[in-house]
Amino acid sequence: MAAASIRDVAQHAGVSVGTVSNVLNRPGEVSAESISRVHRAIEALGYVRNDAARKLRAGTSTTVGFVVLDGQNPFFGDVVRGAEDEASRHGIAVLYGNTDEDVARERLYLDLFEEQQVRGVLISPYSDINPRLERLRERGIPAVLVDRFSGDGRFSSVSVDSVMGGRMAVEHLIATGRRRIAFVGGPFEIRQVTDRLAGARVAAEQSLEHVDVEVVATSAPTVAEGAAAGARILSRPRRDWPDAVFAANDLLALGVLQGLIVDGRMLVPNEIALIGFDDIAFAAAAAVPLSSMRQPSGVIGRTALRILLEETSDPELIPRQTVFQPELVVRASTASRR
Amino acid sequence: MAAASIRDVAQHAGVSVGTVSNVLNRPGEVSAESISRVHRAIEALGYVRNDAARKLRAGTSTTVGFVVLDGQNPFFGDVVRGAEDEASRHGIAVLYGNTDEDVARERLYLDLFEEQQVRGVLISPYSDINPRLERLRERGIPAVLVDRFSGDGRFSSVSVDSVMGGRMAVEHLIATGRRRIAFVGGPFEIRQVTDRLAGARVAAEQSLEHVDVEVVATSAPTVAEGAAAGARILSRPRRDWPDAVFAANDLLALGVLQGLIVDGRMLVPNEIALIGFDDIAFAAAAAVPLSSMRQPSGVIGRTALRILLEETSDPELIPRQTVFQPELVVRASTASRR
DNA sequence: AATCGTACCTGAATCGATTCAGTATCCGTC
DNA sequence: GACGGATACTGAATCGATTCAGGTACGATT
Repeated sequence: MAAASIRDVAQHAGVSVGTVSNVLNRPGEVSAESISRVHRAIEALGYVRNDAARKLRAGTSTTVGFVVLDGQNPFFGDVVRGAEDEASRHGIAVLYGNTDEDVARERLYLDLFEEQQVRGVLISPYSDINPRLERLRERGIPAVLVDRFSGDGRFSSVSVDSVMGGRMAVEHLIATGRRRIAFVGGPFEIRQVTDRLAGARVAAEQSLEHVDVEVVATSAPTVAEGAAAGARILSRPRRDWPDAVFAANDLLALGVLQGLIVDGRMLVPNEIALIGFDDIAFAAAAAVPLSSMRQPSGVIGRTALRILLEETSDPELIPRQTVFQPELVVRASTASRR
Repeated sequence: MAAASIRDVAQHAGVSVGTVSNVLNRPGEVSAESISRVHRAIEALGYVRNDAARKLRAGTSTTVGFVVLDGQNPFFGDVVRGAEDEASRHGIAVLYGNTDEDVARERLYLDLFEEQQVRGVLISPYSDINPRLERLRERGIPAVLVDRFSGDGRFSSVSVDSVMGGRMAVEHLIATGRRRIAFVGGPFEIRQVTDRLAGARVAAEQSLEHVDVEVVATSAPTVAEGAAAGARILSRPRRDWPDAVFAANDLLALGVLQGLIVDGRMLVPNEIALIGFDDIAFAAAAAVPLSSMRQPSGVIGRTALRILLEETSDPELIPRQTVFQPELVVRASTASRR
């Protein structure tokens, strides 16, 4: 009934607890005879190591925490999956926390993870939590920022160049003949949103043509908010319509797509071109297949986890910023006007 | 540098460690004076409870494990989110593991969770792991099956009536005039797949009309496999086409939708009706908005977690099966023929 | 004044794995 | 045959929070 402890195993195998521990942790220092006796005892008793005791004494743990900004978004799903994949390869489990862009929940999860003494934390930050992360680091828990560049270089980060992505997206819109561009995105507390907008503005300014960029703000990066934004655009007099929409992510873009239907007629791409960001799996499956800026989501997760593990084994490592370039994926939603 | 322990807090507050522990766990038995002194000390030292030590002594933990069948599928994302939401309300974190329909990974995660001494396990099982779960229960770790009915009643479960769902889907297809129905789904190791097919067959047999149900097997419930299945159907002589497709889930259905385009002409719904299962967020946003059997995914997760917590506080509780009914959501993809 | 009850507090024992100083054994060397 | 060194093993101390038997102080009761 009660779970077997290392003492039971030692007794059953006729060795000391120290030897059992050595079999488990440094088999090189134990005779083959002892190893097999211990293994047989473990098998017989169904012994499973108590991680709490191990953690308490040794200080190391076999979990990492991942604080995710927006669990609704398949993009983060893919990132988590990449991280989790790499983690399972090292026998490590992922503690998962979804903040839903809520400062209180963000703090809650970091507290929880600190209590758990996770090996490290992956986080796509919402608020400015560097001080909190500094404290974690002091306690031996490193953090890697995901999908967010660490401006001050205090932490390692794995991200995609959002400014460049915004720029590439809008340059593509300009190249296909669009001049009045609406940026649909928000809230602006999210760094990626402002970065993508900044990139969009750079593209507009550097263009030889005169290009307008207006902002249609949303309160959340969701399909519903995107649809509302689309409807808001359509409610204006026709001559005030933009001829292209750049949505801060694909969820918004999918929403916009639903919103840009008038009298059963789809305005995309003929009247209004549409491009999103992330290239989630469903972008290609949309009513009008969506052009998007692809992020290598799985690779981001894997890479972040790998860097985190390196930092746990060598805390003196200098933080490094890994930046992937987004890739323009052109589909029907930004086809040229007929 | 080194994290403060309960001893440091006790010293700083001028009380014993026992009192500090009582402040944290049974504030009712401590004077207001001591409570505030201890809280001030905690604040001053930035003390965070060491969960490993607490777990070791008290045996209770503040994590639950969730083993998910298919992390790619937004349906599970929604379920996890519901569970995680409920968990955070109780100050509990969710250990997340994705099996990708891999027996080895399933076992890996259960081992990991046992080492962690999680409070309980939510699992959408792939293989038959009742014996493994029995052992966990013996060690005081209850399990709740998610999205899978516990046939023998050994464990609590929260699921949706897949047989009924399959039946309702096909009854709907029959009601809209379809007679030759292709079931796209697989692998058949997944219980939900066989259940939904069984339901489809019941509907066909109980119909007054003569209705055919054929099976188009896929090797995974993914968009790509769905598209391949769609293409396979189209490669047959026209007279052998079905007039409706029931896909085992929405990912497959979205794939089928992409596959059912010939010469740029969309066959859905005119030549072939299409219905999926789950009603994921993207079903409504598809090229042809997808009819689907809606599962209350968030509620499933919440409910499962709540039951799990009840069972941890009272291990003698009799397992109970919670079955939600799916709901038919009709959209354009099953519109009647023009 | 003695007794009892209540409220509050103390501090040592405890959980189970790891670690490390110390012991035992054996082999080779001079 | 004494010594050095390598190898394998032992068992007590340790990590930090919890728990609980026992102690103190003080007011109420008889």
